[in-house]
Amino acid sequence: MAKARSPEPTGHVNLRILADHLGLSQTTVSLVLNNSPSGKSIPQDTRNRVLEAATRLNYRPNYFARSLRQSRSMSVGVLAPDLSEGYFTRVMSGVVQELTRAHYFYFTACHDWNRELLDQYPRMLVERAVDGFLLLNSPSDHIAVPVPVVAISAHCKVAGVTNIVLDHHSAVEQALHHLHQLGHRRIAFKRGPRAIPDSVFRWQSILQVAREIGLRIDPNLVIRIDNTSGWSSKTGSHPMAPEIGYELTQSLLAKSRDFTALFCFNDIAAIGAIRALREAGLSVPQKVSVVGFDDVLSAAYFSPSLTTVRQPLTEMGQRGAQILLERIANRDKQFPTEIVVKPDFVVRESSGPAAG
Amino acid sequence: MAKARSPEPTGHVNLRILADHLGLSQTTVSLVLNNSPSGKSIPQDTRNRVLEAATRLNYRPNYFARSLRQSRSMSVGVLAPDLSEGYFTRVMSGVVQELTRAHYFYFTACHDWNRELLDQYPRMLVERAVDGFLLLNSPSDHIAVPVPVVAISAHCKVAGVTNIVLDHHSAVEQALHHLHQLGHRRIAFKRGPRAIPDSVFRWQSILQVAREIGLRIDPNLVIRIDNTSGWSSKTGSHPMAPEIGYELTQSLLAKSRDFTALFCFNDIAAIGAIRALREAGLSVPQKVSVVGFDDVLSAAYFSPSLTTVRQPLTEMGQRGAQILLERIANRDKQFPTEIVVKPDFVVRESSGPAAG
DNA sequence: CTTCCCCGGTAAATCGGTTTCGCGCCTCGC
DNA sequence: GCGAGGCGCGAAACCGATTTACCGGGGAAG
Repeated sequence: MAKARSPEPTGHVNLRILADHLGLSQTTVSLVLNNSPSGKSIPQDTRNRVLEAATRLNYRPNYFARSLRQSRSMSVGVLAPDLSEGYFTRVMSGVVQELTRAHYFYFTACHDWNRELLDQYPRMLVERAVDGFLLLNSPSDHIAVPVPVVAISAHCKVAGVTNIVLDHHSAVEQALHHLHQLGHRRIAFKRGPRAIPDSVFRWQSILQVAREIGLRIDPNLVIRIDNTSGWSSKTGSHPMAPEIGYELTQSLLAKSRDFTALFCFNDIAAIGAIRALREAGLSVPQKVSVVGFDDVLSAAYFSPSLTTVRQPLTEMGQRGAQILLERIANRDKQFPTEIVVKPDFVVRESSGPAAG
Repeated sequence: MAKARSPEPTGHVNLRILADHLGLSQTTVSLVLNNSPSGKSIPQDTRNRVLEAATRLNYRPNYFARSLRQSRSMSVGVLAPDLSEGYFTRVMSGVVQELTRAHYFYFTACHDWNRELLDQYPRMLVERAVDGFLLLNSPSDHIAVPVPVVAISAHCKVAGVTNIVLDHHSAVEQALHHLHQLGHRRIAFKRGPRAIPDSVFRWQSILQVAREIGLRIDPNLVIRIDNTSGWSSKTGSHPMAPEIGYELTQSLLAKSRDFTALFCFNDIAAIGAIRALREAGLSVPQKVSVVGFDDVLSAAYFSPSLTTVRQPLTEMGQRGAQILLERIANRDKQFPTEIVVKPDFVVRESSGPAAG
């Protein structure tokens, strides 16, 4: 028989209140509520009583107390450069799917390419006991944390970090083949910022594919997106704003107009570039073809709509989160160091036959 | 004299280890490290010993233990519809500034206009003991949480919620004056989704300003952004993608082409609209002027560049976070119900004189 | 002469859960 | 008849911090 003590669930109910009210011990109540294997001998009758009371009194276990004991927070830290639409949004939509499914939440920390923050945030999040880290598009070579790490779009050879990377060779191959078949031979390149891990790998793929298809790369037609030192510290100015692509293209045009195509590091830069080209009297795609990278939401609606490489960013986020969760649940098992995903190539209006 | 016990700080150090090692009690160490007023009688000598040992042994207080005791988490919940560039990014850049300054972190939860999630997320975050909520552009009328709430771009008359809102009358006044002065009399309107709180207030301002300047609004030229029922549930399709503006403008054009200007609920919709207009042979701004709202990053680089209302979103985020933090620190004090901020108006290429 | 506070700290309670250990009773197998 | 083991549950340890109550002597205030 139940020997209900406190008839009144007056204020906030915790485990003790609930147990008292049921005339049971905290142990029993806890075992039932967590469906713990240690308490499998508890009869269905008692279970029902407990569950009923818990829902009726709206019992919510205290997150801190539970986490303190189990030493896990059910949350991960996400480290990203910024909250840009082009990249962050699409990756996170995949990440959130998986995290939500596992009842995980996440802290976002944007380092803005600031070295101090890149050091501090991992530490601060470790103090908040995140169960793991997800690195987005961030330099990750010196990260040293006592929890699993998955790096998306980084190429981090640190032991214990799982990398989710794009097949840049395939991406570049599709883009350059496309341009090459359209007759383009003098192609300008806008490289990504030094700070972004993808930049260097993308560039190496470009060099390799160019060699494969016999395309000469003129150093005069190569320009690099780099906000002064490569590490922006200007406040207010968005590091990936179109204006950077705009100004850079102007300076490229000042050096040379002898190219029929421009391959940009990303769509945002391409959008800036197109404006600069037009203002210089070079229509796109009639005079110059422009190819972007990422396929941001508005790429299809820009005019001209952008020919671009589409990264499966959502899928990358999803895979990354899956693996992170698995690694958290299974701290000792072995996991792959690198997972490679394939890009698509989307042909739109911004590319066309090379100008005679 | 120190009576150091454990000479070895072998594994992870907690308060007990640290205290033992110093030959002091946990109390003393805690009081020193927290610079607590209760321990002001502790001499500088001891303080130094404690501080030195803490840094040397790299002592990090356990976040859960501390939060359990103090019942505050130093984190807030941010509720937003999605992670869109147009809105979320700019607001959050202001929010993060303030939160970081106060050593706060935040959980992001995107409800995607899903009613269930709108109910669940606040509950889940309350269980995680967030110290407060920041609502971005989200319906907030039924939110019932035991912590302070600040709603940005909502107009929530619930007691205890502080609203940060735009002066829509001023925004609309500037936009319509601009078009009116350019000779536009037949203006089409693309209203925002029912679900977005701003939509209805913006529309009321439009009606009022139209009356003030003697502008007739033809119901045939009014169209509403609404993904079917107003609450999207399609997965994958971004609720604020340009394609919605695109398709909607096509359906508007099917009804009537008798307008010389189009005022869109936001820039993303405007971008979609411009493509639809062009495909229909209506050049922008020669045949139709288009005015957007928000001033997203690429608005200036789109072609034509967008004439648009710029919300001081970063400032709104900043003010919102400030007030939230103040309210958290000062639970009983009275705070304003509403804070109104002023928009700017940015004239660019997408608007021009009304077509004869 | 009393009362109060200050010194430099400590012991112990507290926050609210989870988890180990083990109790008494009953049944089953041998 | 007796040990093994399952049943149903509770006492208590534990996670790691913060915080209250208090120590006994001495000096200042009233």
